[in-house]
Amino acid sequence: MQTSEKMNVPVGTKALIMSKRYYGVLSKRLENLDVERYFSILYFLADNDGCTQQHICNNLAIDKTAMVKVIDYLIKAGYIDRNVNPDDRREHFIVLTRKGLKHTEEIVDAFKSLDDKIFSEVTKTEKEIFIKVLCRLTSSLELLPANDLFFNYKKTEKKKKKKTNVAKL
Amino acid sequence: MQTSEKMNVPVGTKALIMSKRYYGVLSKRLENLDVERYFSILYFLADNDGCTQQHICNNLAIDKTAMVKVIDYLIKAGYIDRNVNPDDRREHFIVLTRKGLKHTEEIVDAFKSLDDKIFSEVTKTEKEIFIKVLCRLTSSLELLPANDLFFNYKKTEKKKKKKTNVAKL
DNA sequence: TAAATTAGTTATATTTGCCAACTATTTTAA
DNA sequence: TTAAAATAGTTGGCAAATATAACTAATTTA
Repeated sequence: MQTSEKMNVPVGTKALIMSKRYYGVLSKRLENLDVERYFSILYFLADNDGCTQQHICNNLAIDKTAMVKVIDYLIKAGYIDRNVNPDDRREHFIVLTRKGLKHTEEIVDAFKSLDDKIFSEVTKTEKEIFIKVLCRLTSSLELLPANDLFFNYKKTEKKKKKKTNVAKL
Repeated sequence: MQTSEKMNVPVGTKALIMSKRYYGVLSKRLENLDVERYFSILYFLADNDGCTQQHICNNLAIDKTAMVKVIDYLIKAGYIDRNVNPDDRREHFIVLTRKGLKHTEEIVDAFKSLDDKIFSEVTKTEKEIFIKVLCRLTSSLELLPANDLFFNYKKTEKKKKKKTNVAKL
């Protein structure tokens, strides 16, 4: 098996390949948990406990209709609760349960230790540049027209159906 | 919508988010084509015309059973052919057709111009470091135990079914 | 206060991802 | 030199992910 080391591959493709392998390793390390998916959402909740579903969608680039099932799954697993915001009853706050808090800690550790591991051969400066550039690429991309996924397609008017192509590898 | 700029997010997650947006933008730019998927495979073929299916799988981290359908799709679209290697009849060479060559050129240009665009605010040195680190992270990950996807699970012996968890976000 | 917007849900269809089991072929090791 | 193992690719099936339209309910706006 060759690493894509030397290969001429676009940066988005390279990033996708890296993230696939990353989640492959991570899920191996978290095999003992009774959830086997959505680790990144639990990681996010560790920092954003009590945020809304939409907030998770915005930050992790996940479609809101998919998010409903994610939340259902994590509720069934007993990791989170979904509470209506009394001040804006459209919004649902997602909060970690006692069980969720406990396991989320392990998940956060697994992510952090994996990051440490793979960055261990990289200098501190290079790591900082890497992260900075990764963030900058992401924000540049957000300014460009895209086949959107995840943002509030709304109808109301009949717009010509134009068969939107959607992002695929 | 917030960019994940300042956010505490693991590097694999950041990379995944970036690549999602990247493909969203790319597919918008290639809407005019009569294929609406698998641009990265065609990009890869531009450099590796005549390689085997397995070679694509190895380099783009795609499962070989999924690859079968990808190849079928691209054959039906008239972009590629699948030819048995006479020297090792297990292998199938994937070659671009005349039509495939023509459109692949446009696809390669779209990838390259997108890369140029998003790197335009980044110095040459930073870009080089970014690419280098991205490759290094990927190879580090390849050394770690993973829930593998894409590599030749073979049976032959009855191994305990152990319900493998597989990489998910 | 009517219209528009927002958060979230439901339903449905398509596509993808993963795996077991399979064929055909080639490599290896006894 | 041949039986066993490995490799490349295929098939079928199921679970999960993705896409999109249409919906409710609540809130904001004009």
